[in-house]
Amino acid sequence: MTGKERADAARNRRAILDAADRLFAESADPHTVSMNDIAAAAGVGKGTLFRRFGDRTGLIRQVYAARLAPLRDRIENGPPPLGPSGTPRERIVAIIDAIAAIKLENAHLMIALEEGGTPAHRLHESADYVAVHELLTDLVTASGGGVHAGWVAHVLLAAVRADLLQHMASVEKRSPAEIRANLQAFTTHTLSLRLPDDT
Amino acid sequence: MTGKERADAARNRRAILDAADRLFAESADPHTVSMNDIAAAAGVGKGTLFRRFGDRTGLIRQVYAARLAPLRDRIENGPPPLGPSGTPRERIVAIIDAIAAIKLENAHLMIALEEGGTPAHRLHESADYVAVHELLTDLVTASGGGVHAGWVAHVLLAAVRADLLQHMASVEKRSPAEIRANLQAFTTHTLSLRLPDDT
DNA sequence: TGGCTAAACGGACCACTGGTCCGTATAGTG
DNA sequence: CACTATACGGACCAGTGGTCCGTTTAGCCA
Repeated sequence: MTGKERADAARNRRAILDAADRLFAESADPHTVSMNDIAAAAGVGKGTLFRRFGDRTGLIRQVYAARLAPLRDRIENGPPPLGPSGTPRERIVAIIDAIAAIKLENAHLMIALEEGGTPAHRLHESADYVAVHELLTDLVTASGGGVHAGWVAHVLLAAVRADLLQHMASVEKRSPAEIRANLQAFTTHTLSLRLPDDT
Repeated sequence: MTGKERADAARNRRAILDAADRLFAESADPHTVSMNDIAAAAGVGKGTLFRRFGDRTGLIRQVYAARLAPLRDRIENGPPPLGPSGTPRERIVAIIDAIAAIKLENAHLMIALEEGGTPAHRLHESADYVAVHELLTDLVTASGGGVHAGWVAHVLLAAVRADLLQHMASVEKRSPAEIRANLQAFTTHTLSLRLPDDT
């Protein structure tokens, strides 16, 4: 992807990504983290930051991708139940659980990433959402879901939205264990849902 | 609530509310509607707008409340299945369906309202969300839900988030009828969910 | 009807934001 | 070592949410 990248450019890119990750994780409200702040924390000029990532949304997407890369790898190449050799049903449950786990661990950051940049950053059209939604749709179909597999996948993902999980954990003081246990039961249960017009 | 309000003040309040409602409904991305725009469209000065509503979030909340008032009234005083004389189960289904219907009809506006103002406008802590969540929690409990009724209520509401519904309708071209039918089946099905540690 | 005052008005103003631009510096190559 | 493509950084810009205060006016009382 980056056949040639000057050494200083590479160094700065990592510095910016690290700084952004840290600042978003520290602040409760993503909107209070400005591009200036990130540039300053990374020790680079603002121009550098924008040249590298285009705009705020671009930066956020990259941070997001970096954070989610390990999970994605475990899903695509890892061992069961997450990896491809598991049964569809157990993979679905494991994936939802893993998403919940990662979001509970990085609540602030994940909220920043879901809310995205200022512009029309439609969550449901972001590459990450689309990718996981497609995978889940396939798995739901494979596990015997009907023609509405895509709909079911949306609902499963709606239950693990970062702000909802954060609210359950921080405001309602539910333990991550409880949340994830409920989620598992919910996921399993929802897989037995039969929607209208299913053949 | 407004024991005394000067006539001009009342007139301006309505003008602002109407203008904001219209502008949010017209624009796809709520962030493109500025407070200046609203003030100009309402024919008032910006100072008036801020004095009346405090800040952007305050204005948005009021628009939201105005839009949802009829639904709230039907839930609190209307006939079954929405009203209080229905059974808990049928009320839950009817409420989720009514929320979906209203959000599908006013997609842009509802997204603006859920996303809220620039600051930390936590959806799950807004008065409107809390109110409907509490009501649903009570109904789930009354319908035989276990100790996790509040959790179930969250999940039901997650399935009717405005941006998700809008995505299903506009991007995936699902008809409102299909979405609502799926939602009804999902709601009914989820009410039979049994979570861990339920007595 | 004509004051009089508290309430409301409106737009200039402020700090700050995301984003652009271009003169300057430097990494890497032959 | 020189030369050039690449990258740097911060001054700069338009526009934002929000504040402030001098001016206007609604509503009351005589």
